Amino acid sequence: MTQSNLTRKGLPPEIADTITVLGEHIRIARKRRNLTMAEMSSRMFITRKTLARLEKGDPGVSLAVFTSALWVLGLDDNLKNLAEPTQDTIGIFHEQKKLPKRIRAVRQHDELDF
Amino acid sequence: MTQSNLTRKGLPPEIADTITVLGEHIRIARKRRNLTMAEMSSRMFITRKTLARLEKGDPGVSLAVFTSALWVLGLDDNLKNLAEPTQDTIGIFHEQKKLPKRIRAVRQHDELDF
DNA sequence: TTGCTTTGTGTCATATTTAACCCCTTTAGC
DNA sequence: GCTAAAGGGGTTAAATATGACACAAAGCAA
Repeated sequence: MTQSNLTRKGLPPEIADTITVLGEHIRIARKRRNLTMAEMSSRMFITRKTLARLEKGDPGVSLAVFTSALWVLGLDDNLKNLAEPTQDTIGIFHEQKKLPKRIRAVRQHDELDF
Repeated sequence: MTQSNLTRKGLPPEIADTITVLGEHIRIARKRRNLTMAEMSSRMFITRKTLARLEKGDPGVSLAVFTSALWVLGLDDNLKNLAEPTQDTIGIFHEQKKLPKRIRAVRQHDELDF
């Protein structure tokens, strides 16, 4: 970080939990691939310690580190799909609310301007 | 960040791209929900500028900020599923490689210890 | 047990994120 | 055209992430 108010004032528990779970999943994925922390962190061009912070759920770890981990694990496509607009059901719902209730025909003008 | 070597030495293009795409998706999701940057950033307890960096694809933004954004958008469950061990097909594949080729029956001991 | 590898921590120095201001340009709506 | 809002950019000060190095603890295998 340099987590300003977000982290400093105390992260909402839901957010902290999500990051913790994420770290655990990354650790499991690494072990499944038979990678030591030393091996994986060197592929990510970071130190072993930073990887440890990521797996431990440290909220201050950068997106670069996180994305790099997924990339090394071959899971980065999932990240791209995370907020895929076409799959954002909540967003689509909101968009539909903005649609007019009825379609109003365009009022014809007096001039024939075609 | 405080992006040490990863960001400083030049992020691999794939990773930079992934983060950029992610930022764009977040921006689209925000607009769909009729949220201004000011409104959304205040809900996230961060400044408008930090949100701008996130949407612009800055690799140095922290996981806390990123996760908070998804949380405000209602997309944080997707993040938890990102590296779900049960859906990690690559990991499952690696695990299966570790299985022994043949199952060897346990050698019976001389003592009858049951 | 013994030895080797992996992982967990601690400190320090440095680079950089972040907030809090500022102003500016563009866009949207009236 | 006019006005307000949105988004973009810069600066400064403070907090902190990261790397580098070292050492301890914990697994794991022989």
